[in-house]
Amino acid sequence: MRALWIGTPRPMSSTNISNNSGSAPNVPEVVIQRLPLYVRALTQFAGSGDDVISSEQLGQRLQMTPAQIRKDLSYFGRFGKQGRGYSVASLEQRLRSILGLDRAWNTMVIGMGRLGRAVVSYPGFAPEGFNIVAAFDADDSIVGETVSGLDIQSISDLAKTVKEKDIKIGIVTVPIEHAQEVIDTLVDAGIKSILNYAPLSPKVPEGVTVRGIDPVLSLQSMTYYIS
Amino acid sequence: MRALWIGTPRPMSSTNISNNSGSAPNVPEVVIQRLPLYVRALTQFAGSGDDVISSEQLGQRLQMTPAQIRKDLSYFGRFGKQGRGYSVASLEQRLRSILGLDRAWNTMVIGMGRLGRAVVSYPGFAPEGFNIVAAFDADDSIVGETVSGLDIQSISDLAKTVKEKDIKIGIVTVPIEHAQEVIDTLVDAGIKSILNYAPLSPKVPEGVTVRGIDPVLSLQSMTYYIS
DNA sequence: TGGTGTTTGTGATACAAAGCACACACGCAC
DNA sequence: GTGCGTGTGTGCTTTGTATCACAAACACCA
Repeated sequence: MRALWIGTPRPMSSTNISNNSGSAPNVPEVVIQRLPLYVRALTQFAGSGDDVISSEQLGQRLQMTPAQIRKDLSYFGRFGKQGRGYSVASLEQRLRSILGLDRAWNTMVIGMGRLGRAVVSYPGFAPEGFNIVAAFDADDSIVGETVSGLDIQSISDLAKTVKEKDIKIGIVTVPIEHAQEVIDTLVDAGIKSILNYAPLSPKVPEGVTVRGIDPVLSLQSMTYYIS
Repeated sequence: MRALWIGTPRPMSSTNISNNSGSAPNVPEVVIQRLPLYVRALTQFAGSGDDVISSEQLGQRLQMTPAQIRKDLSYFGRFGKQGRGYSVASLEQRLRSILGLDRAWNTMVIGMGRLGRAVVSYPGFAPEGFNIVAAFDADDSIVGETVSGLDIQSISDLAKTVKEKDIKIGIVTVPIEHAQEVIDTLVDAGIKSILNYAPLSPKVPEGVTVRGIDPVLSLQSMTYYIS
């Protein structure tokens, strides 16, 4: 058992939680968290003419050392060519495949308050392959409403909908009082990946990954450095 | 618009980047990032009758080991009583003071697109002492509009407003293409703490702290464990 | 007041991650 | 093909962080 949050980052951090599995053995969690950074940088770099990139260039873009990037990549194979660097397109493809980003994922949002509605309407998920295909709330008086083209369903339908729509990821935007309970429901429904916007560190069984999103925590740790 | 939402790591995370300073010497960044977690847990616990809490209880609540909590706290002093634990109210107070949370902070949001408007309207900042007192955008056609009671100002007014309103924290919600440029502007205006919603790792001088909020990154690293 | 049980604070230890530095692979030019 | 320049991949070292384990401090009770 182990937990963190981050905001990072590790951050922090941070933070975030348990887990392991996967094809390559024993890859540290921090490394996994950096891979999406590499993917993103490569995607952005792809527009910029050159079709080869060095760990030095990547590092500069991401504000980290070239050695760390090479180390991280070496957990998964040898993707570069000495004297030349990495093929931008090919490395991006390989990393996407490792992370499981070469397919789309069905997700759901639980909690259709102000925050949940903002998340459902947020246009940044779909282009990255995360499709929000269901929305839930415990409040019967809003069940049936439509938000961004999604019918709000009762949480009692959750398990069934998860199966029917092959949902693999849950996004929790309920008030803190109900967060643990809702997360338990997700776990019972077989969900293994949870993005949690509620301000608590939920208890989940081994094998379930939780990542917390919490701008207030980030702000609260920054004030240390200016006070 | 291409921007993102809310937590991270690094050390990432998450978050994510540089800094140091402070009253107690040499406190690791990760420790600072955990302090707000303690504050929050203590606040929540305060309602629950007991006015003393042990590192064991805190650890259970936060899903971390008691030893880590005690170690973290020991960087700043001796707050507990052997055989008893920590006074909830007193420890909370001390930690708030250390973090600079015993006062309010003026903040501003730069980028009044969809995401920026959601941030400005988000009711979670003010209760924690983070007051959003200014809003900026580069697009002159929306300058002058009002969002949640704030006039949208031109970015050219930024430095002046920062001084006038004693703003210490900037929240960046502009599209990625302008993010570095906007962050440079903040730095030039003397801002030392930046909460960045744009999907890049900005370059900032030593002494400026940046934390990134990026739900897509979190999702992208979770899929590793289920693919 | 002395004994017992509890929980802190912290040196010592174990573990994990980051960085260094260099052998080796490859591209390219002549 | 030979030689030079560049940049990878990785064993080793250094740095950093988490955990352990125990002495000292205190509460409580008889």
